[in-house]
Amino acid sequence: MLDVKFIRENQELVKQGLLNKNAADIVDTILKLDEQRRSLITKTEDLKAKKNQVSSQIPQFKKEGKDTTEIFAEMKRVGDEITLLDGQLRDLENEIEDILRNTPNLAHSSVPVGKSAEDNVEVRQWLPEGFNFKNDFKVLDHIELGKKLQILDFERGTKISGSGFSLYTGKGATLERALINFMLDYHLKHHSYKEIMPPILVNRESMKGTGQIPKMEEDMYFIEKDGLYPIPTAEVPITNIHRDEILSEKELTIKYVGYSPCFRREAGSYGKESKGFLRVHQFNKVEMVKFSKPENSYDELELMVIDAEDILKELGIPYRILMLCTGDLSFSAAKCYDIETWSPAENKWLEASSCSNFEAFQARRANIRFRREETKKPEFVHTLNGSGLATSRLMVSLLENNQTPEGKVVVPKVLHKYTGFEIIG
RNA sequence: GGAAAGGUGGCAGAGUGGUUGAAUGCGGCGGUCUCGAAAACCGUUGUCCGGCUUUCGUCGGACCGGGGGUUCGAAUCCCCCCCUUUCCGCCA
Repeated sequence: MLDVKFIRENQELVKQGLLNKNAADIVDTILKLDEQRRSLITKTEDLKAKKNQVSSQIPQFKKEGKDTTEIFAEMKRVGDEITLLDGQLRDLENEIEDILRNTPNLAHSSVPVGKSAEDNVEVRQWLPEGFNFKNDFKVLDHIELGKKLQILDFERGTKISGSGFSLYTGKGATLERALINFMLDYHLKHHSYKEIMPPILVNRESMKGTGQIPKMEEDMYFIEKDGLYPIPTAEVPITNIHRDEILSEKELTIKYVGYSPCFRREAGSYGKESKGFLRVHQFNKVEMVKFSKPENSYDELELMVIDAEDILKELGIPYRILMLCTGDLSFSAAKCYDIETWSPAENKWLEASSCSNFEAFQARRANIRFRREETKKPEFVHTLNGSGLATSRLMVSLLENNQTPEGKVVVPKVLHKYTGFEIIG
């Protein structure tokens, strides 16, 4: 959520920023409503001040035996007017809030301006030693491999739950579990995160706090009976850990990492990229979340990307880093790097991680603050999160890149102690 | 699912219609004492919004789970909702 004061003081900047993000220009509307709001506040507060002043004298009057009927009648009128104006004020505030909640965050100045994914900028690429984009044998895609090795069973996944639900069997299930454990352990040991295991059903407030609601509501599952949402990412419960809290300055930067399954309806996205693991309703993800001071958040973002990259390097999976342009940034993000891993069968890059800085956008919604020691004043923190990483897309690249000409899959060395086997097939 | 209790400041916990933003204790911060620390003592200590002050501030308003009602006046009375805890039942 953007700050009204900020909009007031940076009108042109906000207008341009919204344009860059392909969003509606709400600046003039907000300014008009805000002006009305403030003038109403002045009015009601004058009346309330009067009411309070008179009220405080009444015990005295009573003691003196003074006749108060006229005062009471007058105060009754004042009270009624206050009720009326307060009602108007509330309507106005709701209107403003509604607009702001539906307005995206602005991009950071370092983000390239662009319309769509085509304008994203490749920042760097990493390829394992001896890697070649062309294989000298016919590579199988992850679905073929999964079937041949009997480690993935999409047909039965569909039977059990529907399309977009995957079933891991045998060494496939073990490999999946190994990946999750490896990633968690690695972030704990080498990147000093604190591990979190969050609830995977959350209430509406939590979904609002991180910005999934209202804009993404169609993409969420919802359990009507209990008013709970299966999380689309562990970002939601983990960021909401500190909702409505004031943190101390010295505990920042807080770094959490947690595994959770993720649920997405993916409404309307059937057809393209939807086969096998490429687009699923349920997948596993290890998520990193940071709460930082504003002045550190962009450094923390760079570090977070490196934390995710370390995992891929350890696994020996080729990847590249993209900086998303303004038009491709998500609703809440101010800056975002996507990490894409290589799929030789698809012959293209697949998004396996997304690391974003939300600045104070989520913090303002979720009311997450810290008290600066110097000023003693509460201030909004900056929140960041990134996948570290999502296993489904990662699994595609892992299987496909590590296949042998005979159609077996070599397990990366770092996973051996988790899998207990070194090859599948 | 059945029954009961309860939601007050960072925490604990008073307060049942009129200077109550709210006693008291703990914690936090500042100070005295000390070589230093502890103890003791003294002082201080919420958030949000608006106006003026482009500083330190200052004035006003709101906030005792949320919403509505009664009243000149509500933390306190009434109604609705939400949440938490405990006990019983069921169950991993």
